[in-house]
Amino acid sequence: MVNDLDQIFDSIAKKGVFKNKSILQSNYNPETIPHRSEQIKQIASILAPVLKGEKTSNLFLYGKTGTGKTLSIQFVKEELLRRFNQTLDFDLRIEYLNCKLRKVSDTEYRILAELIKKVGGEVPATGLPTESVYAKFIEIIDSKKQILILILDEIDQTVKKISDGFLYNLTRLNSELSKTQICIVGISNDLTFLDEIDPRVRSSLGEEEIVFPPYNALQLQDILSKRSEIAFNQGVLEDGVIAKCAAFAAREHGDARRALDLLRIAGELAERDNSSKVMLKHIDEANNKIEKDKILDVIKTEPKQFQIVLKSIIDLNERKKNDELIFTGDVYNYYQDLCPRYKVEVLTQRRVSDIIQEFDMLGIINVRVISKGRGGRMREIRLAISKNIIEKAKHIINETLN
DNA sequence: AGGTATTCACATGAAACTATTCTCTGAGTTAGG
DNA sequence: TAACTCAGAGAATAGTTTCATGTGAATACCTGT
Repeated sequence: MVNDLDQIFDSIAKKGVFKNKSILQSNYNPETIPHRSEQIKQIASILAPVLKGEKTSNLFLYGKTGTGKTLSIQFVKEELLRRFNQTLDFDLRIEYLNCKLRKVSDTEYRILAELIKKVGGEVPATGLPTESVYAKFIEIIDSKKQILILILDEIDQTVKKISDGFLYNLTRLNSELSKTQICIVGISNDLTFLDEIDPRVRSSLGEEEIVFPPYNALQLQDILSKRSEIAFNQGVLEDGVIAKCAAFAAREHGDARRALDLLRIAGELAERDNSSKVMLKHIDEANNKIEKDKILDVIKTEPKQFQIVLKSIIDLNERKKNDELIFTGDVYNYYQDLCPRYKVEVLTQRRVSDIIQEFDMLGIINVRVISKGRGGRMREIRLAISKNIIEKAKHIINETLN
């Protein structure tokens, strides 16, 4: 009896192509990080003095998405904590904060609130002056002797929204602390980030900089094959699958995360096909699916006004004859007619202009500012998504607008 | 013909406004001693 | 008198609106040849 069950379970387990899918998920932390030993060594040597209770230089990590920045710093963090000697007369704290998370992003206040939460305090979501939140942060941190390393991931996003005064405040925090010392580790996707901020901040924040270059196709292949060995059952990958994944991702500035996503989704698609192998065509399908899901998800979460503007663009796009382009004015006029139909307030042209620009940033449309001489100056708009995605998008929009 | 000046239809920026959420404070109210 | 309630003052944020200024090039207008 037990054997029978075993057989059933085994056959289920064997049926899929995955041995352990979580290996390919982005939150998985591998125990080794290939092709990043150089950077890890650098980080470690810069941060090492904290083990003796000395303040280290502030550190700044650059690199595009999926180049292993977060992974590397997390790795060093764990190692430092492991090696830290508890018997010393000070404490070591390393806090990691991703500034881009929805609940955190956007404001100085929220980042501080989140930091306070991490170090064991509590702060209301709103209603307090920012000053007092700072005071509280200092109070908590300075309650005992310790060294605090703050890892701020993707700060470029935040600083772009708020001013760089926030960073300035942070770097100056040390002078208000008596027992505790703070080291800041900034992580940025934008390589030009430090150039755009206040020189005072730059000099104190960028004392040490480490650049993470993109992975090339060979390195990606290496990473992928290492992970796929434990993630997939043996022999389910068709020849060249890994190479193709790597090539796709290498084209997108060497994003390892994307490569892994691609591989995982290709595997899922293969399972759905009841295919016993992951084939090359699954990679292509996965690539399309990722793109599509991303865009549709963005559209779905966009507020009503945005959707109406997008609907205007889509409708106008269908209506036009080939090679006719859409301009801001057209969209706004059409949008104005559309609003009453859905019982929505008409926004100003100024605002719609911004909305159009935001769609451009999201990659849903392509936009170019052109001047038609006496005919004025406006944006030339074209949809950047394929026909079948447009159909789905229309469906989604109709649903939310009812 | 060649050079300025205008002009269109927006783009782009900054500031101000609005609604909403949440805290904090202190006056007024209540209930128990 | 201590505990409780509740309105009003402030803070912060998101999403706009208002006001002001900027822009590229087709077109209108000169100018001297």
